[in-house]
Amino acid sequence: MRKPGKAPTMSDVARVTGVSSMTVSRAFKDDASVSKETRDRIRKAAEKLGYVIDSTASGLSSRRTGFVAVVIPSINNANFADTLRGLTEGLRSTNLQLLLGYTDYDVKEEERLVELFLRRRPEAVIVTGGYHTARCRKFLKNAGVPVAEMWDLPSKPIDHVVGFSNAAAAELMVHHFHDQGFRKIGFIGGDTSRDTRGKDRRAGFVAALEKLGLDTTRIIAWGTPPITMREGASAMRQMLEQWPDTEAVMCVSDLSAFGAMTECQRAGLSVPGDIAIGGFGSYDLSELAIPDITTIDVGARDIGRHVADWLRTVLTDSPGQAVDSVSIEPKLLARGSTLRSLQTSD
Amino acid sequence: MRKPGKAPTMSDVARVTGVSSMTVSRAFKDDASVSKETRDRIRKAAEKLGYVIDSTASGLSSRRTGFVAVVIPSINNANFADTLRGLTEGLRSTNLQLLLGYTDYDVKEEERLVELFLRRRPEAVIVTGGYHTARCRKFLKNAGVPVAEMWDLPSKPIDHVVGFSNAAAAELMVHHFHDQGFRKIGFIGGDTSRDTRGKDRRAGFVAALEKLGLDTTRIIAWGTPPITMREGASAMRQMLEQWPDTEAVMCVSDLSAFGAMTECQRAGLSVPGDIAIGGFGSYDLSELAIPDITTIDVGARDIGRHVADWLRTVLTDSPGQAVDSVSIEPKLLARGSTLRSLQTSD
DNA sequence: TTGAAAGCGTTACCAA
DNA sequence: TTGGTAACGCTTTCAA
Repeated sequence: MRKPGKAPTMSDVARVTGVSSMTVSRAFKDDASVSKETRDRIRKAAEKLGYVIDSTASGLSSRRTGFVAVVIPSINNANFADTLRGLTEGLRSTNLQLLLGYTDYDVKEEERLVELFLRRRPEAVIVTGGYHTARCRKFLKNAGVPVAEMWDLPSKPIDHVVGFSNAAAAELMVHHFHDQGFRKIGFIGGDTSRDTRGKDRRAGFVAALEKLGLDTTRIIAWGTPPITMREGASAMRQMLEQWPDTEAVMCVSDLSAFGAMTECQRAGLSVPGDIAIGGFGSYDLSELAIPDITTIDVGARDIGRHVADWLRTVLTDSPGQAVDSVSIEPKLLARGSTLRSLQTSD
Repeated sequence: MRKPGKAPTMSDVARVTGVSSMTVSRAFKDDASVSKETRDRIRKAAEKLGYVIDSTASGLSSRRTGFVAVVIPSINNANFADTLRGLTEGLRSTNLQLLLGYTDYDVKEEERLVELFLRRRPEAVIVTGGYHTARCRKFLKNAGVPVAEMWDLPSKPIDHVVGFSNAAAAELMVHHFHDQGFRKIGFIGGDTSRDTRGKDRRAGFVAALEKLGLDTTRIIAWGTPPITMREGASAMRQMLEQWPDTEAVMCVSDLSAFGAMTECQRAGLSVPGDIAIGGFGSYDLSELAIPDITTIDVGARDIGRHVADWLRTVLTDSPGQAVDSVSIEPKLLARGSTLRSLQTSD
């Protein structure tokens, strides 16, 4: 059923309709001046021919591709999915289309993707985090288009920023643990050489413990980010072996927290009776788990919305107008996995 | 830091290097005949100028955009993520780039995306499932490029297919329930008007029950797909209210199964002692949950790999060569949530 | 409201 | 191995 011939072009539609190809071009631009009658006639003929406008050509000619390049670490992550949702919704009214890529938490892969995407001449580039290879940084700075870094507060931003402090977010959890009376506090995360946001969380965790004068050695950092539930479970096994008297554990994400918690339960420990567990990211899972897991909500969707707002301003509404970077305030959601007061006797 | 001037072009690089732009073009094609020396010189000059090739222009000229359009229902789904991973890996050796979009399980949105993507002149289109709007079907048939439908076995395929029978997969679970001695079996899923694969699973569920001569009325179908853990939980609440004697429940996904299971546990029911629960999709969650959840593995990653194999054949290796469609065999993973024999006395 | 001509930045094709 | 020329399919610009 595949058509052997080439795809129809504007000239084909023009010939069939008896107008110039310029008029056909106008018929496909909503704000162009064409008589309603001709426009309808052209559109109808196009639909019949199976004609679809070629953005490759129109992009070349108009120098507006309609692409916004977006690079995220993972496509299998409820948090980034929420950010994308916020972005998509915020851009629905525009003609911008996301050119989406994921890096698997690898800055080298980010560099590759950014270079690849730049060839498509996007009108803006959105990357996750503030850590990039030197070459990638150079690409972004020389891109000649607006650049946003999200999910972080880089010390040397390239251009626009919508993010939060991962370190400060981790401190929230430490203080919560402290308030609940926990003193022997551990951390479970992945290999920090890749997941830079995880690294920041761990740094914030350590800094907070130090300020409180507590032991900062109970850290299990292992596994390729994003660490899975399974890796969270095995990390907890190590934690319990190495420091059996640990009272509370902060995990780099809700997924690893769930794995860690179930590992405790399999080992016969009660959560939070014997050990408290905190996660990160406010996944559905943390709300449904038994007990429900204390976590940190970073407003993932808001990040996407803010980025979209900025994009609309710099790209369509009032080009060149400056927009302030946005700092999001993470929120701690205290739940059963850390609240000893709520503990049931079992 | 944003450069005000226009991005450099091949002519710019050519002028600086003292060659024609044609030679510059060749210097960026790996298999073109340019002396190693000139190539190095050109590449170096380009890097210094911050020149990045413009695929918009090269695509127009060569009629090869390097895009493969991929439309999936959701970007926050471990199964589709696995399929994408298989695809990405299988295409790594090529110059093909994924143009990725998600529909939120809405065929109307699929139609919109397909039209949008077709404007980019992709070299192939990959869609999820075999149900499309009539207009979308027409687009795909007239696209003039290879089309693959995945995650389903459509009765009237458009072109290539890599999928499995969702109905047959559901039957696996019913037979497993039956083998375990369960007779009063229910189903929890989402609003079937959107999630056509969920619909097929439910149809397979009903058909299998009928063949066994069992009651087919215990169905809770509610919520916008993909139904969440929370919706799975509330569906289970309804199920228990309406049919308190239900012995086993199949859920449309592992996520809803987890929600349903925790709801039972919150209600004081033991799983599988009082009620058995089965999921779908072989998520990590089903393995880590307590008890672990019986599920169905559909080989999501293999689907992506097979699609990539097909793409490489039709697009690069030997264009025009026919490749047979692939039917994947789902596998049931029997686990604690349905195995009464393994049940611990508590 | 419509049309003609001149690009947009690249590659195919042919020639040297 | 290199270069010149003519597209690729559209939009910008100017003119009618």
